[in-house]
Formats: sequence, structure tokens, C-alpha cells
Amino acid sequence: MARTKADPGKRDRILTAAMKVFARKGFASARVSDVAREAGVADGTIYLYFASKDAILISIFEEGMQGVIDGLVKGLKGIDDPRERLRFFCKYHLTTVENDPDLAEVLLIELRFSDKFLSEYKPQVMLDRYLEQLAGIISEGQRRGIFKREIPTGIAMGVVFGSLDEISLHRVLQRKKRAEPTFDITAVADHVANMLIGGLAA
Amino acid sequence: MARTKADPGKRDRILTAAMKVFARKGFASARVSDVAREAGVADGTIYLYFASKDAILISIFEEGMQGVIDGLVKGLKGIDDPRERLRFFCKYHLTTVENDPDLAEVLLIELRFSDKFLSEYKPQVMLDRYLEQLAGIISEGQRRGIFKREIPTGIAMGVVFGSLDEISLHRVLQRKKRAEPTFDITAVADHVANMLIGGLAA
Amino acid sequence: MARTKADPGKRDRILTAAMKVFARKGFASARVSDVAREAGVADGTIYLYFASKDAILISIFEEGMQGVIDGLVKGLKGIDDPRERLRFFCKYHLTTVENDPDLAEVLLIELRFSDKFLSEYKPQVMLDRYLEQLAGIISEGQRRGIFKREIPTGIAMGVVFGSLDEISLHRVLQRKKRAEPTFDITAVADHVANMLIGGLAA
Amino acid sequence: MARTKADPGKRDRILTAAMKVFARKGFASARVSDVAREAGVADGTIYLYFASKDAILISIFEEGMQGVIDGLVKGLKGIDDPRERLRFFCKYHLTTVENDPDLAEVLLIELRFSDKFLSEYKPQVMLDRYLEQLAGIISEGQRRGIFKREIPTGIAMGVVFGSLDEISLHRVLQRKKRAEPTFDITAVADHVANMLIGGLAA
DNA sequence: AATGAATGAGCTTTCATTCAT
DNA sequence: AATGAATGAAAGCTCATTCAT
Repeated sequence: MARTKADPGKRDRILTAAMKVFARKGFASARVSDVAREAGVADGTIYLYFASKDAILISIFEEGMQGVIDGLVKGLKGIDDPRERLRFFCKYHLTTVENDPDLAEVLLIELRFSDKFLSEYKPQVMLDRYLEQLAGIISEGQRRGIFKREIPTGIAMGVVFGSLDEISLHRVLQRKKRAEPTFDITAVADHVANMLIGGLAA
Repeated sequence: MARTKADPGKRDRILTAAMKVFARKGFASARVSDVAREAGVADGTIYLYFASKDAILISIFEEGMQGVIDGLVKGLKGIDDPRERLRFFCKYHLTTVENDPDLAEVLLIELRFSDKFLSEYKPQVMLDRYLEQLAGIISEGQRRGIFKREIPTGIAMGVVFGSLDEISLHRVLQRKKRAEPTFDITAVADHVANMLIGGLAA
Repeated sequence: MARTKADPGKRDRILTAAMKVFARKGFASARVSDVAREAGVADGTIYLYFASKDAILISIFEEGMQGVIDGLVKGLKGIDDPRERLRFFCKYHLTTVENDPDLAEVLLIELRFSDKFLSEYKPQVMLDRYLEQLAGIISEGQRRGIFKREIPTGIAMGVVFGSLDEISLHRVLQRKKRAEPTFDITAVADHVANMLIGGLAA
Repeated sequence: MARTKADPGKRDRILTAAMKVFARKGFASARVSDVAREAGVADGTIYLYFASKDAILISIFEEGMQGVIDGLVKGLKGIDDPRERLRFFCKYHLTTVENDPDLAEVLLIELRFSDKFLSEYKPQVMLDRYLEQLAGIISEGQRRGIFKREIPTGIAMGVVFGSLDEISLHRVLQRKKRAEPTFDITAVADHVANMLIGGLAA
């Protein structure tokens, strides 16, 4: 029952394969045997490392988000100005998506809607830990009088996160159509950050 | 075979039921018999009005988006100032989602990712018609020197649409958890519009 | 329950339509609604004249075979020489198939194998009444010393009926491929009769 | 997906079971689950060896006819006199049917009418390869002046094949009614061959 | 530990039959 | 008598999961 000490490299290979397959076909339409083929293992082997198809998705959520959050927290250390912290958040989000689009797609899409088919799992929890960081940046900026106080923090968070999400997603989808992106991702991040900082500036 | 002159009310009932069910469980996880039960008809009846499960989803896309676009275009008529046009876009988007959250959820989620399981259907086309309106608002504002010219239109669109999408989605998800929304939707729309206009203002 | 005095012309139209449809697609693959459309009536109307899809097939069997047998018996009246009676049998069989290929196809194919899907119906009964005539011709010829006595009557019947059946079927299938038949049907009948009479002649 | 190196015995067991079931109920009325039960496997297992229900039937056609044709060709080797070749053809046909009546029934019945429900498959091709052998026997006999030249070869073929087909079928159907056959099959073959040779003899 | 053939529940879809109009 | 929309019981097929090897 997936409580095993087996080759940890194999567990990772399955997880990576699953990201790729779930990103390509969507979780519900992906088959376990697709994941197995992609990982180069037999169907049954999957079940030595994961209890079910759902469990694979959940592992991607937990471990993927954890990695993303860790990187974010580390990057924010040492930046003080809320404007620069916000700019970093934008850059971090967009480059992370750019660098691991399969993980990004699963996190951005499947994670958010997984409550539709995953009963008993609260995916929001991991996402909230990510958003907490953003909440901190904005509310601190407001406290310091750098960001407008009249805009409710939750709404500002929605604008920031939504912008990044949409732009990430757009690039991911473009990439699938093999379209060459018009702008370099850091240029995009600066434009977005400028616009958001402009909108928030007191 | 959808070759029927029958009770158009029944076709609508099926479509409405399908929206509800697809919104609740996601298209891939929803069963045709769920839709039938929700609509109060027999499973087979569905197939008198729609050729397949996919065809139901596509009808929701086409007819739903068409209604949304028509309403938007009509509402924008008579507004001249790009700032006010943008504000109207925000309000329209958010109230539309608020008023028909099932339709919104299907359009926002399933429409965008349907290329993963619907072969041969290009959902993006309808969505693009909606986004064209937004593109028009922003580029006209830039032309008139009201909005910053240095921000690429496509990126600004991503920020606007992403913000609205995220906030809509957030409210839809909150509603499912039966949480009382903190703000009235028009208040939210104004905050969002203010922030976006602030970010864009030349 | 199909016990009706309604328009007998309509009953016939349904029967004729059913022959056509069953001939074209086979009984099992034909749909009742195909028959209805071909007959120009509503699906439900079928059930005012026939108790079930099976009942239509059985009616074709019974009424079709009865007509064929009546014509055969009438034609044989007045022919005395067993060789000429056999020749007439061949001609009659082949021209009947040629003139009403839809009926022929249903009788030749579906009737003979209907015990596979029609429980409780003995199709052989009607066919046996037809074959009885052939049995009479052959055994009388043997009795009179015109046909070989050493060949068992049943086997001779099989050869005669099988020949005609195969050739009929072959022509029916050719017709479907819209191939022009090489020989006129009466010429074919004469060749076959000659060969069979030659094989039987004492 | 039939992409398997698995137990070839199982594939054969499914094929044999399918012959039995198709022979008993007809292809169209037989259910895949009937075949599975008869073969002693689960429904899904069928699909590890065959892509569809149709594919099972086609495999029976191809492999069954191939075996029959191979046996015929081998048996005809070494026989020179067209009369003896024809006699062998009769014996071979009738004993083959006698020895594997399920296969025979599927080949004789379903193969010939499969164009009614199998789109895109030309079953006639395999049957024609069998009939080619017969055509060769008859036309060679005619060339040598042993068989009547005035009878068109195609018609003679129809008589020969139809006779054998009818008699085979009759025995198959008798067997189903558990009636004891009156004659040994080789005796029948000799009677038939005598009659046919008599009819053809120059 | 790893395999992959086998399983069978559950899905979409079809179509003979019914029945309110 | 006639209609045809509606029904719902199957049927073919898929695929997550199991388990003998």
C-alpha cells in the first residue's frame, strides 16, 4: 500500500511522468497506463509507490507547492521594500511557470478544481500557504502607507494573483501551440509588476 | 439526433441541468445520467436533443458565450471614455458571473481546458471574441493617450482579464462553501476597476 | 395489440417497407424506425399493425412463402414429365427471386437463420412446404424410372435447392454491387436445369 | 488493443468460444459477454486480444478460411483427373463442415452476409480464394473435354458450391435439433459428387 | 521489487416499445 | 387511427486496480 522504501528515484520518475501526462491531457482524461509508459515502468509498479491515481495528483500538489513556497520564501528574504517584494513575487511566479510548465499547469489548473472530483481533499490549503506570502506583502505595504489603504487586501490579492495566473496560463497554452512568445518572461514580469504597483501605489 | 421540433423548453432544461452538473463535478467526471436526473428526463431523452455528451458542452459554450458577448457589446454602446468602458467591462464580467455562476464556471473552466478532451473543437474562438472587446477598450485608451502606451496591450489584457477571472472564481468557490461574501459585487467591481485604471493611467 | 381492422393498404406498405429494409441491412441491424420511415408512417403506427419487430419478420415469412408456394403449385399444374416439372421449378425459383429480390433475400437468408434469434418460432415449417413440392417432383421421377433411383431423394433435393439458392443469392448480391448480370435469368435457369437433369437422369 | 505477447492459448480460446456463440445465436445477437463467459474470461479480457467485437468476427473469417483453403490446396495436390478433383472438393467441403460445424456455420452464414453490418470489410475476398480452386477444377475439366463446354463455368460453380453449401447447412441444422443423420458424410459426398459429375460429364 | 495480464464496475449510447395527445 | 417524444433496459467498450508470477 504505497508504504515502501523502494528506489526513491523511481518514485520521482513516476511523479515527473505524471505531471507531464496530467498537463497534457488533464487529470480526468489521463490514464494510469499513460503515466506508467511515460515513466518507463509497468502499470502495477505505480501502485507500489502510490495508493491510487488520486494519490499521485495529491503528491504533485503537496510536494510541488512545497517546493514553490520554499523558493518564494527564500527569495523574499532580504528584500524590504514592499514594491520590490511585489516585483519579486511577480518574477518568481512567472519564471517558475516558465521553468516547469508541466508542474505549473497541474498546480494552476488541476489543483484549483480538484475539489470537483477529489472528495475529502482540501487542495486550497497548500495554495493558501502560497497566497499568505502575497497577503503579507500587500498588507505590509498598506500598513507602511506605500500601498493604497482603501483597496481591500483580499481584492488586491485577487488582482495580483489573477494577473499572474492568467498570463502564466496564456504562455503555457501558447507554448503548446508551439507559438514563439513575443516577450521574454522577465520583461513581462516587469510590465506586470509596474502596472500592479501603479495600481496599488498610494 | 437532435433532429427535433419538440418542446424547446426541454432542450433548455437539459442545458441548464448540464450547466449545473458540469459546474458541480466537472465535465469529465459528470455522467450523462446525472444530467438526465437533474433535468428530470430519461437518459435516452438527452440524445433526442444532443448528439453526444460532448455536444452538450459545446452548446453551452456557444450559446452561453454568445449571450455574454451580446450583453457586453450592448452595454458598451453609449460609453465613450475608455476608463468608463473598462469599469463597465469589470462590472459586467463580475455581475454576469454572480448572476449565473453555473454558466460562469463552465465557461471559465471547462471552456478553457476543453481542448484537452474535446478533439476537433476549438473553444478558444468564442473566448477570443469576448477578449476582442477588451482589447478594443485598452488599445483605444492607449491611442487616445489615456492609458500608458509603454505597457503591451496583450499584457494589460492579461492583467485585466486575469484579475476578473480570479476574483470571479474565488467568489464562485466561496459560494460553494456557503461562505457569505464580504463585499457586494458592485463594490468589488469598483475596487478592481480603480486599481486597474490606476495601473494603466498615463 | 395489432388486432386491428385499420387500413389494410397501410399494413401492406409496412410489410413491403420492412422487406426492403431487412433485405438491405439484415433483420438484426435494421431499426423499426427505418421501416417506419421507408413506409412513410410514424414509428408508433407500426405497432398498430404488428405486435413487435419479430412479428413483422414472421408475417413476411408466412405471407411471402404462401404466395410463392401458391404460384409454384399453380404453375406445376398441367406439366407431367418430371424433367419438365424440374425445369419449371428451376425457372420459377429463379424468376421469383429476380422479380422480388427484397422478398427473396429475406426469405432466403433471414428465414433460414431466424431460429438463431427468434425463439419459439419454427421457420422451417413454411420452407418445408415449398420443398415438399420439389420432393414430389424428384421422387415421382425416380418412381417412374426417369431419375436415378440410387441417389437418395433428400440428397438430390439438397443439390437442386442448393444450386438454385446459391445462384439466386449470387445474383442478388451482384445486383447490390450494381453489376450487370452476364446472362438472362431464363438462360441461367435452362443451364442449371440441364445440368441437374443430366445429373439425375437414369 | 491486441498488442500483446500473452498466452496465445487464451486468444485461441476466445476465438473458439466466439465461433460457438456466433454459430448459436448469430453474430448480431451474440453479446461480447456471452463470448467472455464461454471462454471463461472476463469481458475486458476480450479487448486485450481483439480491438472490437467486429474484429473477432473478422479474425474468424481470415484465420478460418485460410486454414480451410490451405487444407484444400494440399489435398488437391496429386489428384489429376478433374472428376476426381471435383469428388475430392465435395468430400473435403462436407467433411470440413462435419468436423468443425461451428466454424462452418460462421463462415457459411456470417461471412457471406457480413457486408450488411460490417462496414469497410470485404469478406468476399477470402471466400473468392476458396471458390477460385473450384473454378480451376471445372474450367480445366472443360478444357480437357471431360466436362461439358456449353455450360458456363460460373453457373457450374454455383451448382456445385450451392449443393455442398445447402447440404452442409442442412446437416448443421439437423445436428442442432439433435437429429441423427441418415447417411454417413462420405456416403453423402459420393452421392453428391456422382450427381454433379453426371451433370457435368461431356 | 517489479511486472503486465486479467478483472469487472461503470460509462456512453442505441433502439424497441409505450402512451399522452 | 395516427403520431413521435419519451422511456429505460441493454450493449459495447474503457480503465483503475489487483495479484500470480
